[in-house]
Amino acid sequence: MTASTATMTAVERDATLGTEPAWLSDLNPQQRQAVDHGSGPLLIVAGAGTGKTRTLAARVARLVGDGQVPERILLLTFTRRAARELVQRARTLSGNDDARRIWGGTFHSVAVRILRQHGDAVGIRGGFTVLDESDAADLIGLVRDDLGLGEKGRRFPRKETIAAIVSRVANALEPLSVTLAEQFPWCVADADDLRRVLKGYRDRKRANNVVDFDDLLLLWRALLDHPTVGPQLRGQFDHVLVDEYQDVNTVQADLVQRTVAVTGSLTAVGDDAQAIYSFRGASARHILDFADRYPSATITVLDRNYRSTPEILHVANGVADDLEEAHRKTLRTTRPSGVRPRLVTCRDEVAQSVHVCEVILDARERGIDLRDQAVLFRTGHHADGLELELARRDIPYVKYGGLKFLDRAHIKDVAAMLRVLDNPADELAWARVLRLPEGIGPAWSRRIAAAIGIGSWRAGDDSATSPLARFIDAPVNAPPAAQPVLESLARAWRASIGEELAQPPVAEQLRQVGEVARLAWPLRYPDASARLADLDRLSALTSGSALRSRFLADLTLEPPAAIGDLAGPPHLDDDWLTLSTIHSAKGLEWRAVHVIHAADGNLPSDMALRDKEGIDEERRLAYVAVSRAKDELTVSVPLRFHRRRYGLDDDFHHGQMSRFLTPLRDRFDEAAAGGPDDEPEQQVTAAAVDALLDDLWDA
DNA sequence: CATTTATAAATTTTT
DNA sequence: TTTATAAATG
Repeated sequence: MTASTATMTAVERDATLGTEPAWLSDLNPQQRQAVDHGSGPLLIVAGAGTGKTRTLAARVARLVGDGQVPERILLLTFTRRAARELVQRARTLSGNDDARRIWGGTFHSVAVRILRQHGDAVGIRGGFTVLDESDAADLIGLVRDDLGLGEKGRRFPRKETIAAIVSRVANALEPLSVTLAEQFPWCVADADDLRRVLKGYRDRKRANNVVDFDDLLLLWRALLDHPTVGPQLRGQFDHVLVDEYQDVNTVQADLVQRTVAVTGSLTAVGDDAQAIYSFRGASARHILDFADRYPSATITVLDRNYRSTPEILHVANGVADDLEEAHRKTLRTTRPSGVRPRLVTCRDEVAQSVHVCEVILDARERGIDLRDQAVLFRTGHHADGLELELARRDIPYVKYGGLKFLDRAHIKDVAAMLRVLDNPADELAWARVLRLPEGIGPAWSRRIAAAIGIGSWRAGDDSATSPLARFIDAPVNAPPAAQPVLESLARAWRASIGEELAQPPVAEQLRQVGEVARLAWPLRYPDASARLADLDRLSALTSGSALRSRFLADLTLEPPAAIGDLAGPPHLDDDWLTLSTIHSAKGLEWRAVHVIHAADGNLPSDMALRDKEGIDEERRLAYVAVSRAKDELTVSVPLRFHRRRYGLDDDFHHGQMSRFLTPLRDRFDEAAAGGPDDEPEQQVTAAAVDALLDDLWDA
């Protein structure tokens, strides 16, 4: 393949001079081809551990080194951490700081940036608030209650379920009827009422000047089609690079296509064997149909694995063998032989936890730091038992995925106080703030809201005083018990208000609203002091956000990935273990990986067994899990486990080994943990209890 | 009207 | 675990 550029690229120049730029060193021929590719559409199909990140970073460095304008390069990644890492590596490779100026981030964060600039064109005002998943569910809950649905005696879907339906429709761009029939069959009977809720929710969002995650994508797409803003946006970037392309949904694929419409320079990187986000509308179809959408596309396959030992790769390939990949690739490793993966059958969850801890400590003894090890699982609560055992043994860890720091009520309280400042039309934030003082319940809250015009005032309406101004200017009518907190709130808001750059630093605003919390929380929460300590952690996150709106958007779009991001490593230890859902482990690697709960029903999850597509996705998850390991892989299967999340019942499930692993048993060393003789059952009889009480009575 | 207490129910993955 | 409702209490 030749780059059909008229001028010499930096690569060619350096080649003539006999020197090689840094970004080309250590690349294999396929990787070089991808880095050196000219400006047409390029799809890099990169198997697990094939140097995808290195290749992408090198390509960015090459573009910048060739003199492309960094501000006109857009790099879309799955997480912002991935964007940061890529940009950092590109900077190192290119040897100058220009790469820092490229546009990098997730689809959602880039959408916020564009919407802050051009939102007016589609009727979204600059101070808009981004709702996270639980905010969206709460607003839906308000709408549902206003419509009188979910009243007693009726079984109406939970607000979280409705939120999931809304999101699915928006992301997959498929009709509600189809979504309900295929994804939420138990809600089909409520279709008509759901439709009313959905429309009410949409109107409420617009009235409050708030957008949810899905709006961000749809509004960005609408802007690209806008008569005046559209052409501007479509010509804004000379090069667009998209990572994890197998996990884009229809809207995102459209966005990309429209954005590169003028220049045609698109680089997409992905692996259809690792598509694991179909639940949110993503489809590997987009990577498979790449050449249809971009007929002039070049496709490069990276199948040389630099990550795993042959033994681990043998397992990974075995899991992937049954997948119907269009881009079939059997990974070949460059690494020498290592230890065989272990497959451990455990009597129950406790035995599994104990065993995994022992394996982890043993690996550490052999020189694999905790930071080089990870425990992976299908769902957040699969780690519960292990977390107990880790705590008992004082093994420090951080857990990724399933974390709900931002969902904690008190963090939401703080965010709500700041949100009202940004967007006084934000009903949801008001509702939360007004719930803060003692003595105010639903009735008073409604009364106050009506008095200062919450819900009726629209953002940008200068003919009426905003609820915020009214709240600050004059005391509101409320029970005496609530007054101190309300006054403190008005004080904090007065001190924090300000236009754009004139506003006090975010840390200072946080301190101000923290004073309100100091007053209100002790009456609200039994563990107020622990929650107040979180204020400092939140404050530590403000660095870098000059503006409140930026801070709030960052908080919702990129919540701290792990507890450790906020609290620092437990016990001030340097070394800690990673626990992660398989989803959150995408793109990462560790020397030793321990996959737990690899039982049928957990992996694959029994909720995904409805159709072949569901099972295939679970298989890809299993593939992602085992292919994270570089040197050592342990897979454990508890034979007895809780089926439900809230382990109050005795509903045990007797499991079998995952169907993905059973055919691969000969690729593992097998062992058992917690056999029947391990802990002899103690015989406890009623007579013994009676005797015990007898003793107490007679003493 | 707000709060406390009791009771029942809930389907996983995330920007 | 949280979330929603009902009934009792303040």
